[in-house]
Amino acid sequence: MNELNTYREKIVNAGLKVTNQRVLILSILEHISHPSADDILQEFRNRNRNVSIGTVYNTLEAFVEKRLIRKLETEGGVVRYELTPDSHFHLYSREDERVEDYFDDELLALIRDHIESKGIKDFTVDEIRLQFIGSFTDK
Amino acid sequence: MNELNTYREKIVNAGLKVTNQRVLILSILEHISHPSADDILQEFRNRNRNVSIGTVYNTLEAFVEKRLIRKLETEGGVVRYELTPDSHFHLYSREDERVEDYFDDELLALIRDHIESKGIKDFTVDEIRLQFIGSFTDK
DNA sequence: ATTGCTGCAAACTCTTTGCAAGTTC
DNA sequence: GAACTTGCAAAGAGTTTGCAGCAAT
Repeated sequence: MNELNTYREKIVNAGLKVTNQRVLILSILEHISHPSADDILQEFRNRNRNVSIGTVYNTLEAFVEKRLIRKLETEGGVVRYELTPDSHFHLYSREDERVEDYFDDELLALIRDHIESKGIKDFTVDEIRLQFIGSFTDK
Repeated sequence: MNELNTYREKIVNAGLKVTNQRVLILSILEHISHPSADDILQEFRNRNRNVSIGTVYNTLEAFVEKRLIRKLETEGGVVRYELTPDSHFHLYSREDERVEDYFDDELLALIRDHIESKGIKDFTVDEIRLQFIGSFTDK
């Protein structure tokens, strides 16, 4: 229950009205990794809860605007979402749709320092995104 | 004319048949920055040359498979393409659809070295992609 | 001659939008 | 009760596919 209140808080703090759909969408974003809008719709069905696909998109878009979550663009052309992360990067498989998080604060600091000391002409950096494309060697 | 022959060569070397459409598409990729499929179609029209949108997509997909070009996923959901680059990064505007190249070999080396020395568990890196999201301060 | 490519149109997928009814604050 | 949100359905944008005819090797 405590968890649910955290979601409500986040939504209130973002200046949005709290609805069941929004709380559940936030919750799903916490429990499924990088879901697409359709993944979220399916998860509502799995839990016997109702939502329309339009609402899912509307809500996700509202969350993105409020910076509660962010979009990931993928090779497959489907947009995926994730809770706004403590900085991390992404590993993309060349072979399939797999996406994994990769945490490396050291690397992030390295890039940040480099950019800060050097600067980019005519550009102010707001966010750093880094992806590694390659092959997963586990399983 | 020499330029055109270079395009033909690239296509032959990729094991694809040389057609006027393909040569022109390669040429457009060289002269327009990060075009979408539709940008390419428009450019054919500008030059009074004919192509169908299906062919544009087929060709781009063939080129991507042969690694002649690569896809860029953008916030807007439209896929853009570019000639397979000497490594560089991308600057994305938070406000509009603008995308610029950013060259920084030093930074690339930094990231590469870091990854090589440290390694990523269960993952082999094939390609590094880095984007900076922020604001253009020129103009 | 064989294989691959083009053009066209139809189909598909993902996402957005308009609006009436319902909810939240 | 004012403002916002939902659900639904329809529309829109971008991309993919099937196939007959044509072109490249």
